[in-house]
Amino acid sequence: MQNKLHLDKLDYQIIQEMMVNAEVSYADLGKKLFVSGGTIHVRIKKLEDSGIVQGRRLAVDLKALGYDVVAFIGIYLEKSSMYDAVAKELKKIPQVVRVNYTTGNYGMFIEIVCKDIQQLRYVLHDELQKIKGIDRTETIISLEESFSRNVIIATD
Amino acid sequence: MQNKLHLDKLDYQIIQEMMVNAEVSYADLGKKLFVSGGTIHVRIKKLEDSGIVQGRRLAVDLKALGYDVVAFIGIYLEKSSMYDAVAKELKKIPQVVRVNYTTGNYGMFIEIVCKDIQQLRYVLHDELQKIKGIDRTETIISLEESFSRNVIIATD
DNA sequence: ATTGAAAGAGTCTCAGT
DNA sequence: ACTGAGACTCTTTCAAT
Repeated sequence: MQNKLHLDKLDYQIIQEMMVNAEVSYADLGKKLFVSGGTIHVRIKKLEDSGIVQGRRLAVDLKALGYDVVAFIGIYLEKSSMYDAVAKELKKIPQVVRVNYTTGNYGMFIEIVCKDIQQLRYVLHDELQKIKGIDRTETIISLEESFSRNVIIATD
Repeated sequence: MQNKLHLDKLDYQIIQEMMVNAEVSYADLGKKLFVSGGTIHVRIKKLEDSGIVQGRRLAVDLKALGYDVVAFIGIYLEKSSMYDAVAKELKKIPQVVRVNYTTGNYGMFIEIVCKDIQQLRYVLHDELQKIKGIDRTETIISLEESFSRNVIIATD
C-alpha cells in the first residue's frame, strides 16, 4: 500500500479501460495500447501491489434483481462528535450502502437501496429513528437514474 | 435482457460473493457453495445472458489516484421538464459520475468526483452555472467516507 | 522496462447421469 | 440440472534484450 509511485500514461489507460470492462484479456488490451500482454500484466501487478487496484467486482443490475428504490438521506446529528458511533450503527443496516461525513446542512449523508417503498419506510422509520445521536433526517428519493459511471481519469 | 427468470439461493449466493470478489475461480467458489465449478459456470452464464450480471470491473482506489474530493449537489431546476436536457449536458462533464431525478427540494441530485477543491470550484462555478435550465445549486462536500459497499442481497 | 515463449491455471463445452 | 473430463484460452513466470 505504498503511495509514492509514478504512474505513466499506459497505467492510466489500463485503469480507464478496465474500470469499464475487466474481462478483456491482457493480450487484447496490449494490442489496443500497443504493448505486449506481458507488459499489461506487469503494470496491473504493480497497480495491485500498490493498492491502487483493489480487485475485480461483478457488475450487477440491482434493478433487475428487484432493488428498485434508491434514496439519499441527509442526517442531522445531535452532536457532530457522535458521527463515528452513528456510522457504526448504520453499517449494521444491510440497505445502507454508503455513509459520508459532510459539510453543509447535514452532518452526515447516506445512501440506501431497498426492494420497495415498504422496506424504505421500515428502514427510515424503524431502523434509523432508533439510532442514538440522530436528530432528524431528510429523505431524497431517486425517481430515475440518468446515469452512473466511474470518473473519467486523465490519461497523462 | 429478459426479466422473468427464477433465481434460486445458489444464484443469489454467487452474486453476493462475486460482487465483492470476482477473482475467485469457479472451482473454488463451487467448493464453497457445495457444487461443481461447471455449475457455477452455467449459473453465471445464465445471469449474464439475462442481463442481471453486466460484466466485471476493476475496483480502483480513487483517493490513491488523486481523486480526493467527492461532492453531492442538489440542483433546483427552472422547470422540471428540463430534466432530460440538463442531464445530457451534465454527462459531458467528466467529473459528474452520477445523475438522479429526485423527489424533495431538489429536482435533481448529482455526485461529482474531483482532484482538488480548485477543480470542484471550476465545475460548480464554470461548468454547472452555464447549463440552461439550472436555477441554483446546493453543494454538500464529503469530508470523509465511512464506508461504501454493495447492497447485501437476501440469499433466498 | 519490455518482449515472447513455456508452464501453469482457469474457463468453456459436452457427453453421461 | 449437475458433474467431471477434455479442449481451449488466459494468466503468470522467466530468460533475453
